[in-house]
Amino acid sequence: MTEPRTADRRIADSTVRRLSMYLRYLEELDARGRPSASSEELASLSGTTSAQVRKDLSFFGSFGKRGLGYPVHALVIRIREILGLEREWRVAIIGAGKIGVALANYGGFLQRGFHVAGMYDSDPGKIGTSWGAATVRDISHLATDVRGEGIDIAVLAVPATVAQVVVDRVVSAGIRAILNFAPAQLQVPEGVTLKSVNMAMELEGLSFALAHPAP
Amino acid sequence: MTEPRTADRRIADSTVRRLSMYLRYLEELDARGRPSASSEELASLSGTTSAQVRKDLSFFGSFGKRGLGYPVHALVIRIREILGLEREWRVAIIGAGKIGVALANYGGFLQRGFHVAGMYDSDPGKIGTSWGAATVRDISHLATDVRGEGIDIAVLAVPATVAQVVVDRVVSAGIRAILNFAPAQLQVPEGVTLKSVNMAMELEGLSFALAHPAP
DNA sequence: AGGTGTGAATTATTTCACAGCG
DNA sequence: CGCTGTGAAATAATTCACACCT
Repeated sequence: MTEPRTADRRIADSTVRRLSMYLRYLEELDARGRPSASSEELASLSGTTSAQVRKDLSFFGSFGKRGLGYPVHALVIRIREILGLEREWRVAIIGAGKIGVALANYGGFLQRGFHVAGMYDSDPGKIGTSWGAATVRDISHLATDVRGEGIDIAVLAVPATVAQVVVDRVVSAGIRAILNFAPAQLQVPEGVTLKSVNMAMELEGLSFALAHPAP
Repeated sequence: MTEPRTADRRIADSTVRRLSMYLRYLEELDARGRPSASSEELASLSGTTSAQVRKDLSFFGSFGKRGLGYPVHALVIRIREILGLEREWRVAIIGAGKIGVALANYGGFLQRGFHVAGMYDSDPGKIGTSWGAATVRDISHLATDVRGEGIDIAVLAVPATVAQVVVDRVVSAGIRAILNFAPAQLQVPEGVTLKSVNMAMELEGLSFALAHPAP
């Protein structure tokens, strides 16, 4: 799994997640015409502390003006650059079962900047069906499509039992970023980034909290 | 937000997430009739280290046998108890838009142990429609239903713009555990646990990794 | 004054390493 | 032996606090 770096510093995952958050609120402020915002304001919007905001941003440069705060519009542009959002990423949904279909149908799941370039499955009964703007292709075409059309990200929506086999296939097709929806702990080689969305885990976390209320 | 404790120690969120993971693999081993498993084996299945497995479990007791490992079946039962999974939790889906409907239609999103007790919306055009096993009710009935039927968990599937208002309403209806799908940072009072599933954030994390490949 | 940028201090989490039990 | 349980050490992440700029 890749360790992203900027210059020579390793950036923590938690920092990247917060940048995402800051970006969301900065865009909102920008749309309202706000010229600048302090770390304090960004912190309260995104539920963290001002020191955290300043530290997160400082990993990438000095964007603020002392006594004034951060220039909203310029910071939006800068964070989009940092996150690699100036370009559009092409996403393939792997698995045309219920989750895959839900993701393809509901365009808003995949927000702006991420375009569903195709859907893949191995079930002959599903190949050829269309969902949203995508038609399901045989997964054997994946490697060719990655090279031909250029696919950047795979969204894995397959059963947990086959998830590792499928992820191996996705990786050998040349994809280096994967969003996994299967409730399984997948192994990927160095150089491939994997993120998992695991609803079972989140629900069980809530269950734990309900079962162990604070004193 | 509640700080879950067991005896007198505060349990880290990361520990609870790993317990979830261990449980998944232990259930699999149990189904295959495996009598015991070492921390080493559990670690390699769930992508962590043996010391981490032993430490995580040690917060809750001594379940292993030295020289032998952990008794699989007994540990499954014990972790289910720890996570509060011996009982069924009643879940309300708030918001009958695309995400809410997808969650309700696809029962498997909400795994066993979590039962969809109802769906709520404020749009008169949606009230009365049925999805999966649930019929959409007016959100003004929520507080009554929480007290009457007992609802434990709210799954928030509303637009980010109204998410804070809705979460305030959910909290004042008496719900103390919330799974949020809106890409917003919500505030909840002490004693209420909130977890968020934020796909935009995950995708942007992948974008960052692709934009900053390891050297 | 007002607010950033950042080393230093603190707190949280993970890993080490080993005593001790079955 | 083999493998757990756990203090102690190492690492990582967050918060403090203040010099410094505008």
